Amino acid sequence: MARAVDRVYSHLRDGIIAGTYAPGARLGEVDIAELTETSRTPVREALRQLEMEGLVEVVPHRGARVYTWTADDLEEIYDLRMTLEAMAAARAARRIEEKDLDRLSELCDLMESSAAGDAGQRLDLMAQLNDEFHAIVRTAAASTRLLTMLSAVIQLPLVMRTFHRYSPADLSRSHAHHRDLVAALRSGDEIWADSVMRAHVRAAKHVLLQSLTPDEAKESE
Amino acid sequence: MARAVDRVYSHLRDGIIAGTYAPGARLGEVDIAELTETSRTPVREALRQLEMEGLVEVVPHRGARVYTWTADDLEEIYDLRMTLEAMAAARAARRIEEKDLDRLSELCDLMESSAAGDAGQRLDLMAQLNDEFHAIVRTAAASTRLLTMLSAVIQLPLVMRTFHRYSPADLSRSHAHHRDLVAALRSGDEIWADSVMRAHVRAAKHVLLQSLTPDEAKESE
DNA sequence: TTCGCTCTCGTTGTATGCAACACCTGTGTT
DNA sequence: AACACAGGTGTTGCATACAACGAGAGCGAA
Repeated sequence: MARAVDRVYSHLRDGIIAGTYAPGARLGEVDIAELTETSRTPVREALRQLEMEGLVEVVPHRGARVYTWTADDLEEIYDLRMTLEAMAAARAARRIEEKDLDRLSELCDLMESSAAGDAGQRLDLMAQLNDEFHAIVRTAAASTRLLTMLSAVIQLPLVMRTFHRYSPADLSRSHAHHRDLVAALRSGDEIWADSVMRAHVRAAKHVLLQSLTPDEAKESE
Repeated sequence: MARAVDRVYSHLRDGIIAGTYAPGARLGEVDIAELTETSRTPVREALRQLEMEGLVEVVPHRGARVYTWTADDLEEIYDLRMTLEAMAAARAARRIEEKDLDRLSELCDLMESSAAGDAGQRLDLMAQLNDEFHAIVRTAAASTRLLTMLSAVIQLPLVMRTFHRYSPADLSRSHAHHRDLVAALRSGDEIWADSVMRAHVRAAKHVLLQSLTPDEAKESE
């Protein structure tokens, strides 16, 4: 993390996910350069990278803004995510190692036990555990390109804090999916893993859609 | 194309696909800047963009090289390509318009008639027609993200000039797939389109694998 | 001879200066 | 009063200067 580009990149990415930089917010190069105590050069490079990942939108000569998702984007992204995560799960079923499987089980335990109270902090913890869970699966797929592509479609759930929209029923269903997935991976059954993951992502999509307020939904115009 | 970044980007991309910049070739920033009559700044931006698309590999403090594919990459890429192109075809089946379908039929005619002689130029023409055919399908899918992702996995076939490896039998099978796909799209049957495209890409993968000389194959190390 | 160290050179990474473009404001005209 | 045009201002796009890191050559010691 010695390089200035990486510092700026992390600053912006974290800021966007945390909501510090709200959707539509202007990202002036000089402002960010001052905030991160660098110059415009690394800022420009970070912005272009974020553009590729779909978090930022930059119009020539008019600068960069935080990307604002539309309802169509949401459909598109969840379709892609379902396909790609399922593919990753299938690949992982053939390659994942014992210790990763153990960690996945452990994460299931942790998530289920932390679901008891539903205070905001507990959800944050669960979101974090959930991220680790899925990161392990994606990494076990052992495909750099697939990983890159996935990173472009998992930004939206992060930004939208989808986990905070889960009802207790949604959560327990999600936990069941996780258990299923571990079983599928442990058995090395690609098709099982693929199917479970498809169901898991598709369910997530519906939770998000149902939780959208009319106000948020109309962003599709 | 007024912007310097775009000029540099096109120069490099064209050069890599044409083989002017061979796999593994070093891409010094100053050299390219002089060749394209710009400065290092736009060159750096273009290089980073090409890195994201998988055509270039850049190691911090050590510069950029043209990416060299391995056999594993090939597997990975064709898997991804099959999945993504199939998804695009399925989406296209619901959205494609009459005039695009007509153009697709026309392209089928052109490709089949130009297959008669198999001189190198004919293959170039066919490759071009084939590109247009698939570009229409991908565009009809109407998903910017999907398009972006696809662009990352269709570079390899371009660089490897896969079309030049097709035997007459391979070509006629490919033409049959194209006809099938048009029929599937015209009928609006997503699953049919999806299946045909999967078969088409999978067949392409095997043509490429079989045509690889031991020398090329050992790039996997 | 071979291993290891150092110094130099070339390259990339960062900062800054200059040019070009876009937006906004103010003034003039209809 | 409303529109059009011109100028100003602030931003991005590009060029260049400086700093920092890595690779390789050359020298010395084991």
